[in-house]
Amino acid sequence: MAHGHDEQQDWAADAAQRLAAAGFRRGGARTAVIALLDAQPCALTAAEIALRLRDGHRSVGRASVYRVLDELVSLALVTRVEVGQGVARYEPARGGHEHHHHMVCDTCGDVFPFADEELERTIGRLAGRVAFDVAEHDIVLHGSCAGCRS
Amino acid sequence: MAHGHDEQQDWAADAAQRLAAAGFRRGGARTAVIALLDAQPCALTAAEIALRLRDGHRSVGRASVYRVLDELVSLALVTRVEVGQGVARYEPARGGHEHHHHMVCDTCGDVFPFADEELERTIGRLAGRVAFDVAEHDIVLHGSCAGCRS
DNA sequence: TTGGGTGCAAACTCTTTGCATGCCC
DNA sequence: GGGCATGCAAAGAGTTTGCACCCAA
Repeated sequence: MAHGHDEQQDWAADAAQRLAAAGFRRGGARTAVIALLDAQPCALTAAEIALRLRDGHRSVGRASVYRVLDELVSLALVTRVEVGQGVARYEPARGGHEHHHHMVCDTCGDVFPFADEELERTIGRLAGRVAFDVAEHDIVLHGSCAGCRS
Repeated sequence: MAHGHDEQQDWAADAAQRLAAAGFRRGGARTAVIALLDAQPCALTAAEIALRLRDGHRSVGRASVYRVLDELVSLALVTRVEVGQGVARYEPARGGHEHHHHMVCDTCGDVFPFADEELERTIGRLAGRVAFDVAEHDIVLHGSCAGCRS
């Protein structure tokens, strides 16, 4: 398991490469957004991305954040996640090894990732049963996190 | 199976009763929204609700639509569904028999309901495995509907 | 040098809130 | 008659677009 995870380890590099292949130039804002996303364990909102970049050393305008995210989503390098509350969240699409879903604490609003193989298999079987060409699936569990449950 | 479906068949009446029990008065806007929701096969957006009521015989202001929906959601009589695209959808919460999820056609934007017992069982088992108190779950399949797939 | 990339600000959409009027109880 | 319910309009929040300037190629 020490090798063979290039999709995970080199997501930022892979993204840069695919953007170049798609005819995009390099740019400071795009690079900064990709680097930030690459360092995150779970999905961020556009506002969080802009805020963290401002607190870091490369401030990026809101519009650029949204534009970069749109580009990345349309190249399937980033996944757009909707967990409710009317805000979109974004996270790197690292391929099969990292596929996961989200639990949302309705008390504190935090979002936690989880992965479950049985669930994936069930979804896979379901996809073959329905009169619909399933490309993606989003699963969101709502409830209380360990901290808020008490 | 011919009997015992009161939850489904009398959702509007049940909603009215529970609203009364919660101390709400009757009002034209609320009644109209409930009647419209009760007649729908799947989730509607607030704008769609306002539009259909305007085209019908009981026009209701946008604000009232949102307020009524909020009341119904907080009484768990209506479920708020997020399928992406940044718009909230609402549908009657009819209880176990009618529990379902949604498939979204990313081409035409239509939303279709589906239900799957195996999926529900898998989610139930999963809920017992995670360090999280799971109250609800939303599952959204993205892809192409039969009409757009061609 | 050139055309895409970026940032600011304004526009847009969806949703919520303030306030005066109206209707249920 | 009293007080919640309603509608209009304005305010908010999140996202997108227009446009001038900047930078990578």
